[in-house]
Amino acid sequence: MSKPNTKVALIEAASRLFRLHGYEGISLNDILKEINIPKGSLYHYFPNGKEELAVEAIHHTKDIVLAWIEESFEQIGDPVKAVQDHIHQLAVLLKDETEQVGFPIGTIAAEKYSTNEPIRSACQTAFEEWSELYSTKFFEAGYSEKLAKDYGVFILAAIEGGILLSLTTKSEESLLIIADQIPFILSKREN
Amino acid sequence: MSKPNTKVALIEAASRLFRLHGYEGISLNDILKEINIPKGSLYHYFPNGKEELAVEAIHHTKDIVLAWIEESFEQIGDPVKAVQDHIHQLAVLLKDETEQVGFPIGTIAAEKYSTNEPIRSACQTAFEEWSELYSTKFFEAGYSEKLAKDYGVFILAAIEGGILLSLTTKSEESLLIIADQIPFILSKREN
DNA sequence: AAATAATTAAACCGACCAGTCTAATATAAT
DNA sequence: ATTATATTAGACTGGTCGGTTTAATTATTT
Repeated sequence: MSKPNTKVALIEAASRLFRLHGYEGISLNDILKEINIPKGSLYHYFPNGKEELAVEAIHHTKDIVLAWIEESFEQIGDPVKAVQDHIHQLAVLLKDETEQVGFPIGTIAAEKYSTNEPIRSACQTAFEEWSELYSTKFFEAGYSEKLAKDYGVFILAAIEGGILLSLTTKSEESLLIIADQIPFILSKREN
Repeated sequence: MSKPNTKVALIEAASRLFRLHGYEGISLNDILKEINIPKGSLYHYFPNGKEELAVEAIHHTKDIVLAWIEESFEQIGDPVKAVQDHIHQLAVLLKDETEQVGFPIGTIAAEKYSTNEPIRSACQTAFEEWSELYSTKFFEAGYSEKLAKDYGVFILAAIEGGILLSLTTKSEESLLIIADQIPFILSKREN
């Protein structure tokens, strides 16, 4: 039986709760209560408190999503169909409330982009790495460097917006419409 | 000299501050201090407090954006170019910090979609009316009903995501890439 | 001018916030 | 076994939160 890793438990709980309710919507006490850890432990592992925990939680969320995107591309060779498939998956995940996907990075980015530089920077890194992963896959599939880059940004924006619309309307419809449009949009043209 | 309209001043200030910092990021005292209005007045006009003020602020933000979208379509006949142009305008507005555009509706929707039904519902209405306005314009320009509807959702999602990316990265690049892609994406096909 | 209603004013409340502090306890190193 | 270090424990602090209350003032009506 391995020793319980308090620090990891804190990051995972913070990642999940910040995704669901944002930075200002969750208190340190909320996080601690959920996993039954005293406040002393939190400030032992994260001397800079809530901000430091949030930055690590953002990195953790980023890594989860990166692995999940990578998985879609590995299972499906055609990058267009891979993107379409994982937007589909996302629509299903969001509907299943036990998944507690929330709005990964989006809520905390929207809240703090103008008032907390370490958090903004962590969110920027997440968005950039996600976008670059899409771009890399399209470049590897023979799309031009410029087009691959632009598609990476465009796909990410459409997904982020689609998540926001689907969460707000409590319906997967928006994401499904976006998934349907994907094959018409991501053509291998040269401009 | 008309009497100062305290209620309108409150809604306008709340609209601006919620756009910039979200629901949890702005206190009632912040709003009141900015326009020098005592708390008693706020609870006179909004007996249900912060939530009621937020719902009216969301409706106000929705109307501002509706008028702004309408303006783009009136000035530019071609709906594709109108969309492209107003994403361009948005990129410029976001860069100009005096404009205080923030993330209209997005932040507050992301924060409260799961915990405050009146606010979620107000945000849903805003998204639906924006999306329907786009759809109407495309339908009027001869696009099929289905395609016009899907494009309305898709455009809104791409714009919302694009705003989030541009704010987070402190760069208009994301929105400009999206604007560039628009004419290739919004073709008048039949599916 | 008197009476009534609308609005302003700010002190005040309990709850909760992030963060601090000191001590107790468990674990590892010698 | 003893020392040193890492970790847990939670009471406590000053400040801010949304919201309440009561009184004073202003505007409207008669």
